[in-house]
Amino acid sequence: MSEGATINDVAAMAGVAKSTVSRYLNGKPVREDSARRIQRAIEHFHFEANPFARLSAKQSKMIGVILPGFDSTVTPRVLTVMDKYLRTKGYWPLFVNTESDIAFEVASIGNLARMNVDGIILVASFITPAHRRAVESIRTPVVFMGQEFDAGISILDDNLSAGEMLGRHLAEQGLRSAGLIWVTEDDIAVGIRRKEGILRGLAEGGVTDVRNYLADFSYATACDVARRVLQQKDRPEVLICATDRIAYGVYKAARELGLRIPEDVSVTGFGGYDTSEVLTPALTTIRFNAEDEACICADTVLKLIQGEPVSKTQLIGYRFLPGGSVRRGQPVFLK
Amino acid sequence: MSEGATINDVAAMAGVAKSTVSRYLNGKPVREDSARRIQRAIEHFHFEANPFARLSAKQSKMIGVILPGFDSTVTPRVLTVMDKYLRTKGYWPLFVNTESDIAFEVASIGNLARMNVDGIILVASFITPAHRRAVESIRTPVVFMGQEFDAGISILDDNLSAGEMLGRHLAEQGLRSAGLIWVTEDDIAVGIRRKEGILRGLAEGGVTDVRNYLADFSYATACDVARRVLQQKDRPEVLICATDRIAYGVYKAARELGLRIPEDVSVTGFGGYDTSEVLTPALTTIRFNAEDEACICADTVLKLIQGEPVSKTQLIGYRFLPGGSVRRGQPVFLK
DNA sequence: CTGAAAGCGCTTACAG
DNA sequence: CTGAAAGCGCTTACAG
Repeated sequence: MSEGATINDVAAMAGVAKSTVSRYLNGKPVREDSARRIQRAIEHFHFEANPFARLSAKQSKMIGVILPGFDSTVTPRVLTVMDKYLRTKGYWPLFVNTESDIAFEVASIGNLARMNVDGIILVASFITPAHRRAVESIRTPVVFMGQEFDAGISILDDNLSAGEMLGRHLAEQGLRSAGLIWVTEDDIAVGIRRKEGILRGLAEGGVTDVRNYLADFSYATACDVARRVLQQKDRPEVLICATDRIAYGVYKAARELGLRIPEDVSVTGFGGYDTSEVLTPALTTIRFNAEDEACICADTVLKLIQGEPVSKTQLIGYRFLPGGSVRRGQPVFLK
Repeated sequence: MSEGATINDVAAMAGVAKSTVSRYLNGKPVREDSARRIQRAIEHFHFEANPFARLSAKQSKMIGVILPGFDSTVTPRVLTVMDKYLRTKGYWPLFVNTESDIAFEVASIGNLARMNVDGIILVASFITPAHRRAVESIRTPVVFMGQEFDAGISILDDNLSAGEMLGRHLAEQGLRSAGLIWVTEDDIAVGIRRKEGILRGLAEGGVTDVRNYLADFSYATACDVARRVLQQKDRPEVLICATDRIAYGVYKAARELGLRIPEDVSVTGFGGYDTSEVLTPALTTIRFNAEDEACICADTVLKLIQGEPVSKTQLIGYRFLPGGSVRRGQPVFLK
């Protein structure tokens, strides 16, 4: 109602000291009739405490969430879940978007700590020594999501297993040559682990003709690379893409060049975006449960705040989503 | 470095009062050698002011951004632009996700005002009398994005013109019957204005056989509705969808039923999502410039804060993206 | 269980 | 231009 109802107004109306109101708000013991009067005053004013005024509180009830961008396919789902989980538990999420500016990302760790957040979740693309220093210079607990952090807590996709599973599957389909359209190794989780899994799975199936092509996370680059690869005279039988988005680039290029999927070339992605199912043919891909991951991150940071024990590294499971983008060759039975 | 460098540490090291440091930080006149010493101390401590401690400041340098969800196709782009624009201007964006909980959305207006934000941007799905009351009860300026707000400032897509343009185009292609797969009229911008435009455009082209089908913004519902519509014996020649996502449902259903696009049925969307171009055939659609819109919102709220004049309603332009999902019939020349 | 006082890290008149 | 003091809206020991 009135813009400025404060704890003082509530205290005055309830006839108690503001410290008593504060105690009531924080669930500490208050005599029953005081509580009743305070509650009435709160309702009268539609009062809600200003979370930013808790300057000297032990707990600010705010959690900083540092992310490299809003605009990735999984980020919105991740944010939705984190936000909901944290609010449900009475915390205020504070989102800091770095647009992949690493210096700003590192600085944000310190900034948020100084703003007195109770914990920090950092959605990481890669982790540098500066990250480690920043984390070590503060007492605020930090959870890394998406990349492994050897000096602290992290939660990430089980890229190794997932890659291996996909690699084996492709080998079992009878495919004999593969091209990996991948991202740089700066990204340990995707650039290294995920690829490592794929190679392992392919090798188990006896596929050794593997070529590497470098792209990045963008659709535009993927189109360029795919165009080049598909025009090779002896192009690989299957193009294994580091992400679904890269696979979209292959679809685009294949259509431009009049190549059919999967008759002329097989394609796989990684991500399992909703849209991948709408493509013709539907994209064969792997989906990680981003919602679970986000939830575990939020849960883990709250556990750290409470001083409860948590695992140093938690891996997220995956699901294989068979589409129609892989040619069924002679089945090959392994082992 | 040390977690807790405050304005006091800086003041002590620089040998001035903390009020002088504060003035320096806020760009007010300070003697040159004081400034130098303060600057050195700031650098020494890697000091950065805690934005939440400005409890008694006239300007908090924070802007509240209320949104109905992170998980829509345009939201990430919108957030990216707003975030960048506001930070560049020295403001801290504070995102509040309501997950379309209208009561919470309305409450957030008051909450943010009480938290002392300098301005509020509300990404609206629809505007109720409660919104109006909330806005009128505070002095903080509020900008509505996406829906027209008769009692205040709003920035939204020019749905009427865009719809009309698309409707005319379809009529000019020689299509004679149309089905609109639409959302409810609760959403004035999309549910009413956008459809109004389409109908007007179709009418100008002499298309009067128009049928309405109700869906919602979800892919799942779109699939269901599309399945039903496509199985009708005399299905419309073109299905005009309220959003690209709904059009994806039509693609899915058409493939299931063995119908070809555009030979058996034409389809159009609205949104111009990146993915729409990857479909086979590419989706014919309309794109609004969400980035421009976000930028104008941020700029407008800052103007309001400065007391500068702004237009009550600002409309965002669009671009027609012809794909291959509309059958080219006998061209019809209008007028 | 409760109130008065001090404090959180800033900003803001107000003298000088 | 600058410092001492008061204040923003909360929380937190500390007596009682």
